[in-house]
Amino acid sequence: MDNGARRGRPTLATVAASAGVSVATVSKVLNGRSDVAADTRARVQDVLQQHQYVAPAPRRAEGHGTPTVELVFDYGLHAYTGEVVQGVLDAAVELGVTITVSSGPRRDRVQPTPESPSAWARRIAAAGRRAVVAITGELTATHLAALDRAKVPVVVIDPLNPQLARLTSVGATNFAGGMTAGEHLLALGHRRIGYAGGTPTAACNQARVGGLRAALEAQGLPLPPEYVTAALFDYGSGFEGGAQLLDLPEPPTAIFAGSDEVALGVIEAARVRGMRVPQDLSVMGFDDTQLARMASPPLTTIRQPLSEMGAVALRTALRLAAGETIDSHHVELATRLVVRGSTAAPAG
Amino acid sequence: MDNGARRGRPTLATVAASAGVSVATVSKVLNGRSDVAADTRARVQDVLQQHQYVAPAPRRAEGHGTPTVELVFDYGLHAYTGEVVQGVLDAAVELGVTITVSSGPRRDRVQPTPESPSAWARRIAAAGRRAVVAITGELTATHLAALDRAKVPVVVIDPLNPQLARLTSVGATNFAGGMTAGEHLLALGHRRIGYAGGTPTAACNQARVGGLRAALEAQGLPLPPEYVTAALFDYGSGFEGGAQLLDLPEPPTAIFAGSDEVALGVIEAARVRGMRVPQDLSVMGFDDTQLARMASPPLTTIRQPLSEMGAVALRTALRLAAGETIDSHHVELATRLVVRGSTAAPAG
DNA sequence: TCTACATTTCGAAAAGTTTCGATGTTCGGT
DNA sequence: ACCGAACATCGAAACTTTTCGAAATGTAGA
Repeated sequence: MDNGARRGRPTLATVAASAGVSVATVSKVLNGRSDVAADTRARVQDVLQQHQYVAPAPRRAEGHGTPTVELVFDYGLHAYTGEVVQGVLDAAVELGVTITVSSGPRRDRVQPTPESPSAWARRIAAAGRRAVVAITGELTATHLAALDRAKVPVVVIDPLNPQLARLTSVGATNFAGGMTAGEHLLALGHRRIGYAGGTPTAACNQARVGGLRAALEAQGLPLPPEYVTAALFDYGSGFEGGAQLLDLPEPPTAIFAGSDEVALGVIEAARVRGMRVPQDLSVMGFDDTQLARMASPPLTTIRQPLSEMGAVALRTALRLAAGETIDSHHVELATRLVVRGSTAAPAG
Repeated sequence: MDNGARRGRPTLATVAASAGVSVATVSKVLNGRSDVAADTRARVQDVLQQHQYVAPAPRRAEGHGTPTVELVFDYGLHAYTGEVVQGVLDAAVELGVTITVSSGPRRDRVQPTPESPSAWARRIAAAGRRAVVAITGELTATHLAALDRAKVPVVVIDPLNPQLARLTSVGATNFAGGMTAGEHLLALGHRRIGYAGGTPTAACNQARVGGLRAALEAQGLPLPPEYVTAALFDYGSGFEGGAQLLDLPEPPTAIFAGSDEVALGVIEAARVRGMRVPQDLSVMGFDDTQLARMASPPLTTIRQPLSEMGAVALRTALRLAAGETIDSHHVELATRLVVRGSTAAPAG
């Protein structure tokens, strides 16, 4: 019980004795509690300084809790996004990290001025996020650069924008998937095959059309420009693109859509024209989201391993955050054909 | 120095005595230190659970960062869940809180033993979460009690389990919605109307059937038991329930489904029987998720304001966290009819 | 002035965490 | 068989934080 500094670090007890207060009071001063009188607080702080008291353990070590990764999706929570998020969450449980979600840089009606890319990046870094995983993000190069400056690694899933240099990303074998789709439809006997596309500037869309074209050309068949529509990856685009294709003087007998959601739009365009799927028109999707199972008829589609992509993205992001170097800045997971009820041999 | 549990909260000392180890060891188990043997750890964790130990104070307290709310969904990320999440996120931006997501108490393949409710609650509290928002949760009463002990307020969206006492929740006017659906179908001229249901024990499902029945009985029409099926709120249940109803000797001319996803299953069941919707069968959904727009034909459905429900839940949770008292422990937002293409007058 | 009640300040005791040494245990090497 | 280094396990004691009640102080009304 010698209150004197024995050896080594000063403790609360030595400070308390020196200041003439109890250990509890010193503790309270250290932790900024309110129930200490101003002069007492000042005196204790003086003594703390004299004794050069330092906190013992890595107490208030920042980044204390479990590591946290920010998950960003700009385009709302569609079926596609949902499956990726699920994969990220599953992987997060395994890896013991927590996931916070946000809809990208703030630009809501409430804020008068949209948040600047650098402010956004600073906010993420200040919150102690280890990394960012972005889904099909339209994060601009500015956003990515700002995160880079803030030393927060990013992994983008299936980037819409063409491959930026030094961007880490996870995708699927879109070209091979497009080819598989083409081959499936060709094998059924189709010769006039159209493509109802998504965003034409998106790398994944270009690869999917490219795959389809390659499959057709391998059979000596063309993919005429009027057989390819382009808009967005959503239902409305499918409806309009499908209408455009079906109203052609010589319409295709099969339509490969850029996504499941687009495919549903195509099916509806066919239905309002009194055409039955698959008897009068074969339709294929891409993604194999839950929509594909639940469509009427259920969709034949190209499966992307969306939840695995999410998991891979998270693992990659954490490896980047740990300072490890990545072998490849872009990995592609394999796609595969899933045959359901929306494709059949052409009529007649 | 009676180590026995005097009264009030159990302490480390009581747990230690009960487990036959020192206080220090119990502390180490709680903090996940490595220098505890596996069997000792298991034994201590057992006793912790028995005594329902909870951490005393918000140790690794928040204070600095932005407040954080944990969003829990057990049933995977469906269309329904997705829309609610979107609403929560939008509100979160406005309120300046961050949202972390998880799939409820851990019970993955990796962990040998599923996480106990109290351990889960402790983890949430220790992470400094201000509140929990649970979606259609199958959080048991045990989970809720554990959160309560840990002083973390919870708001449940559309609880499946019947109203537990003192549970704060947000829902929709399911009974009125069911009635509106019935009235819509009656107005079209339908007399034989079936219900393809979701989880029969769920309060919302019961209210929806009840509303339909009320509408029918107001016209002096019955809702015979064989016209009501029940299973889950998913596609498969809709397919099977639809099949069951359509294979009846005198099948209904219209089917009201417990959710949009169920409705899609019903539509598929009709399609494989060569029936067209809405010419041969009218189908209604419930929820008005994105599925409804994208179905073929687009679904007539009862709209639940899902994203508003998410927003309300978050605001309520934060108010509880701030210690304010809530006027009502259960609020219901209004539903409304959305007419699309899946309903029409009965044939003949 | 005195009483009743609220507020502030403080510390003893209780509760929880970490350090560090005591006590095995395992596994080569001799 | 014996030694010893390396490791694993555990608890006593040291240290810090929090709770709760006591004491001091203030405040208003009788």
